[in-house]
Amino acid sequence: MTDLLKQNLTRHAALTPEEIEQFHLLFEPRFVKKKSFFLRAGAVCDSEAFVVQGLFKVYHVDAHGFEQVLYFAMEDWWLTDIDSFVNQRPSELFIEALEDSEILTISKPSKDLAYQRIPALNKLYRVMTEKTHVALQRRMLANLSKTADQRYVDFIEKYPRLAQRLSNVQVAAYLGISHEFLSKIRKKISRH
Amino acid sequence: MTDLLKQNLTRHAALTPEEIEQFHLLFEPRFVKKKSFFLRAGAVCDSEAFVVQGLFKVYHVDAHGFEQVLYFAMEDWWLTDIDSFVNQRPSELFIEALEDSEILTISKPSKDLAYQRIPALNKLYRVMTEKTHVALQRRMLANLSKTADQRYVDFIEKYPRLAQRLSNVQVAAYLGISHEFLSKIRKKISRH
DNA sequence: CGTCTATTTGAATGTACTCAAAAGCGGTGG
DNA sequence: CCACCGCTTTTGAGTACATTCAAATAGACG
Repeated sequence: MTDLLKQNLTRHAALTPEEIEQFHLLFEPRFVKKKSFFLRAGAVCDSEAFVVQGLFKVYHVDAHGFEQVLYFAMEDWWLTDIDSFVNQRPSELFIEALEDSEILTISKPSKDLAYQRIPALNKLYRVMTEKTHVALQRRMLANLSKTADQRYVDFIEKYPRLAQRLSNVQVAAYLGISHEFLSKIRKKISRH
Repeated sequence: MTDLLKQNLTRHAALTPEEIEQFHLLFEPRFVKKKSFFLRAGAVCDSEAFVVQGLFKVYHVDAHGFEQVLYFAMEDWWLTDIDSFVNQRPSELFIEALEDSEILTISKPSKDLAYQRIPALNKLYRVMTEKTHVALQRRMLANLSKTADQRYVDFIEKYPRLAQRLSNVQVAAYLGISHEFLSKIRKKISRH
């Protein structure tokens, strides 16, 4: 299912069919079982990945052992710790499969090579990074201004299909609240 | 003082001296008085700017009239609403000078032209966007896990020179807390 | 010196957390 | 078919964190 990858690449910037073909050949398929990891804190993120099938959680574990979820990645999303991948330094993030998953990976050397051979990739990843940055800015502002109730409602409205596949513990770690409190929010909302 | 701009450009990616010269000629100096705006919500962000001298606040105003600060920009930082500038759609942000300031602006048409003529700019802005994205990810995780006390201490340790130039109201709007509560935090911390 | 703004303080309230326990809900094996 | 296990979700009581509103203080500046 490399078609999904090609579609994804096409969406962000104009690459020629040849460029897309050349680039996508650098990806290798890989299967990741539920509860196993694409990346662990302490390791260097030596490859990026595109999710063909399945679901991942990208998260940090703080000094008290609590998890904070940076984002979830399901089909058609990308997996990477930008800082660790770009600068080849130890990661502070975990990327864990929440379902049996299939991904397409590209190694750091392959991507560096691709940047040299296909300059248009710089524009592609510039545009992709801009989009994810805008999304994160919106989330940041929402977290600064909104109450947990509102953030939960926003989340299930914005990502209904994703929310169905997540446990409340996962959602709570994304919203930055305890799962007990999320349970109370759900109860309050359900009796409309 | 376009030297500061040239230094900034050089820091992120390798451009030739000619490319830097060519690019920086597209910038025009502009002075913005304290309390006046580089951008207002509702308007389209038709130019980006580099801060040569002064200080700006980039913020959102929510439905209740409260401000949330996305970031502050002093000398050597950039001013833009990426979403509005890239997609030329109405902004939801305000960018206001907190001091009398001097900036270098580049219009949307000029930047588009520059991308065409100087392909290496795609890499430059890819790298710059990656860096600001990583910084925002860290802030997001910190906000999800840390208490206001800790976030305040982190802020003044990370940006000591910036913090000196900001009122507590501004800092509170960045941390996502009321200024009264920030005052109580400061009191608690001061009696070591 | 007076005025304007920023900061501090206090009391009451709301939001969210912690800890402990109970209830629900698939599977799996007997 | 049901009894049990492990996991998720719910519930409740007590506590901590943060807000609101109102008023008092403190600074800055013409």
